[in-house]
Amino acid sequence: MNIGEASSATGVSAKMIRYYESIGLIRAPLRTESNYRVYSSDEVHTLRFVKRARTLGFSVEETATLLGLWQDKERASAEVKSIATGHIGALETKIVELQSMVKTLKHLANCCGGDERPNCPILDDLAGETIKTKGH
Amino acid sequence: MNIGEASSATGVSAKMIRYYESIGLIRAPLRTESNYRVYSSDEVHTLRFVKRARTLGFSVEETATLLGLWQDKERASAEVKSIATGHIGALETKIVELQSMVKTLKHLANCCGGDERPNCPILDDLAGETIKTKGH
DNA sequence: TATAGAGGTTCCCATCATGGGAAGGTCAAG
DNA sequence: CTTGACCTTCCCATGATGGGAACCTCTATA
Repeated sequence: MNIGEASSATGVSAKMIRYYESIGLIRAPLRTESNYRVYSSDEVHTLRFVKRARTLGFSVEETATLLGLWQDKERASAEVKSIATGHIGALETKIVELQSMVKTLKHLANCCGGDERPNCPILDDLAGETIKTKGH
Repeated sequence: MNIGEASSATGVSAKMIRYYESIGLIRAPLRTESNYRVYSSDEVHTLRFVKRARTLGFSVEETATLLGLWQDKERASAEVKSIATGHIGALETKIVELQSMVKTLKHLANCCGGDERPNCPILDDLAGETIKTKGH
């Protein structure tokens, strides 16, 4: 299986496969006589593992750790679980931040006429002027 | 007001103030004879505008547009509102994605013993094996 | 069999927003 | 006058990805 086939089999672009190899996330595969990379089904499996971890939002570094644990038959599942829960915490923090941004923006957009007149509470807020909330 | 004072007055690092100037987001301020940047209160106000927009998750490019609209007394608030609502949409999409990641991870972490034994559903899932959900 | 085009290889550059740090100039307090 | 804090410019790094050039290789078809 050459790099193009491995790419479509895993959803990881050829560019990224080479990149992952260059940073040592995955091992360098064998080559044909004409220097083409050849991927075994094991290596494709590894690529799928990487793809899934990245999709779940793990950084490449975290992915490398998980990959190491995956390949270590003696590892304790506690270690994996702690990486996962740490990651859940980071994601949840991010979600809260985004939600707070959305909340503020919705409030502003709500107060903004969105018409032809120049008066605009959104810009006023960005400029630091306190917004007059209409009594609820 | 020199760059350090402008920085602590706005929460934008001196590094970033220079960067914003270099990419044309803000105008180059006057200089002292000894080549120090000097910021007027107007310029500090602009920096605060930028800071607030960035905090709300607008990209530098979007911020530039908003800044232009802010300085254009003739603009229609509709234009600003459309940028804001577009941005809200993007943030909400991101939130949904993150929530879906969290949901999956929580499910996995929940099924993972987190003990000394090597059996680990999180790694199994990453490796592409279907997880056996305990009947509820 | 010659050729076209699809796909491989390496290498360099760009992105986005930010920080680090070097080398050197300036200012204020002791 | 020295010290230390601050300013200046310039270059480099980050993380994950894509773009593209220059060149090589394979395969199908005219």
